Amino acid sequence: MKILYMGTPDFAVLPLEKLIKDGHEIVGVVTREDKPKGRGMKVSMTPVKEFALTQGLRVFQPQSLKDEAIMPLLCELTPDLIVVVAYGKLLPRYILDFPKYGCINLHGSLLPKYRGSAPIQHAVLNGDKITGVTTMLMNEGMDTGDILLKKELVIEENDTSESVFDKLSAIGSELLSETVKALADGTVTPVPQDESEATYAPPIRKDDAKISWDMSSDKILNLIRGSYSWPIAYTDSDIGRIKIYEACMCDAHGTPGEVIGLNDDGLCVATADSSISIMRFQVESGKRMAPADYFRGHQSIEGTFFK
RNA sequence: CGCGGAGUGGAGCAGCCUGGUAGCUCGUCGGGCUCAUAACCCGAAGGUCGUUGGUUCAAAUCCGGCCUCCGCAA
Repeated sequence: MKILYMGTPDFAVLPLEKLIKDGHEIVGVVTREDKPKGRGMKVSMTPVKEFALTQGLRVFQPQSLKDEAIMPLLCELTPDLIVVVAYGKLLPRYILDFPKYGCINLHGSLLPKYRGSAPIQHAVLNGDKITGVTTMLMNEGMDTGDILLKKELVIEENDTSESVFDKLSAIGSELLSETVKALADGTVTPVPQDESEATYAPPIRKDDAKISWDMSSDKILNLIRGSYSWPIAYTDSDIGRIKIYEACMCDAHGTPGEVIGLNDDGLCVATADSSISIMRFQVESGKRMAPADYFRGHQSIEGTFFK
C-alpha cells in the first residue's frame, strides 16, 4: 500500500519503522518544521525526520496545511492511505478526503478517554492503572474519529511517562500494522466514539510540574512519575530550585513541605498526609544525584521548607 | 552569536578574588576496640586539579582557544 506518513516526536518513529518493515511503500514523510531549541538555540530536526532521512525517504515540512497548501504534493504522491502519529496539527477536509482508504491515526490512549496532545502523561499523572493505544479513522475534530482497533497496557507502579511512552510506542506499532492490514482486507468496522465518555488531555506546561506540598503523597508521587522525563517535577527551596527525578513513599510526618532529613531511601519531606523520600534530584547547575551524595559536600537543609 | 552555572583522588565539595607544600566529608584497604555493628579509635593507598596554548622565577589559582556536563529561556 502507498502510504504518506505524518508524525513528529520519538513516539512516531517506531510505527514508521514498522510500516516500512511490513513492506508498505512510504511515498513521503510529513513532519513539523525544524526549530531552534535547546541550549545555544541550535536548530534541530524532529526525531521522525532524522529517522526518515536514514531510510532515504522524502521528507516534507509544510508551515501550514490550510488553504489546500499541500494539495499539489498529494496529487504528486497519490497515497492510498495517510497515517498520522503525533503529528501535531489537525488535518483539513481536503486531506482527509484525498486517500482511497482515508486517514488513520494512532493515539496514545484508550479513546474516547484523553483526547488531545498529552494522553500518556495525563494517564500517569492521574495514577491510572490501565491505558493503551487506539487507532481511528480521522475526521476534522481533535481525536474524535471512529475507532478501528484498541490495545490495552497496564501501568506499573514504577512506570514513568517516559517508560509508558516507550511501551505504547511499541504496542502501538503492532496495532497500527494490524489496522492497516485490516483496512486493506476490509475486515474492520469503524465504531463511533461514545461522546459522553470523552475526556481531554491538554498539553503539559512547565508550571504543571511544580509540586504543592499540601497534596497527598500519592498525588505528589504521580506528579513526579508523570513529569518524567519532561518537564520534571520541581520545588523551590533554600538552595534554589530542585528537580525531583525519583521518590518513594515514607511514613514520617511533619508540616507539609518540611525537610525532615536524610533516611535510608533519600531526603524525606513532609506532605499533607505523610511524607516522601527523594531518591534522585538535581539542583541548579548541578548533576543529577542521590541526596546522600549531595549533602556530603553541602550544608544540611534539615528543618527548612520546600515551597 | 539567547542568559547563566560547573569540570579538583572512587562519590560530594572547599581552595581560585589577594599565584608559592593538594584540603574537607564520605567511600575503599589494613589494624584496633567491642558479645557485636552500618558505631567508635589508629593508619594507609589513591589526584598529569577537563584539555590546550600564554603570562610568570613559580599556575588548581591570572589570560586566550577547545571539549564535556548542567540550570533558565525557547
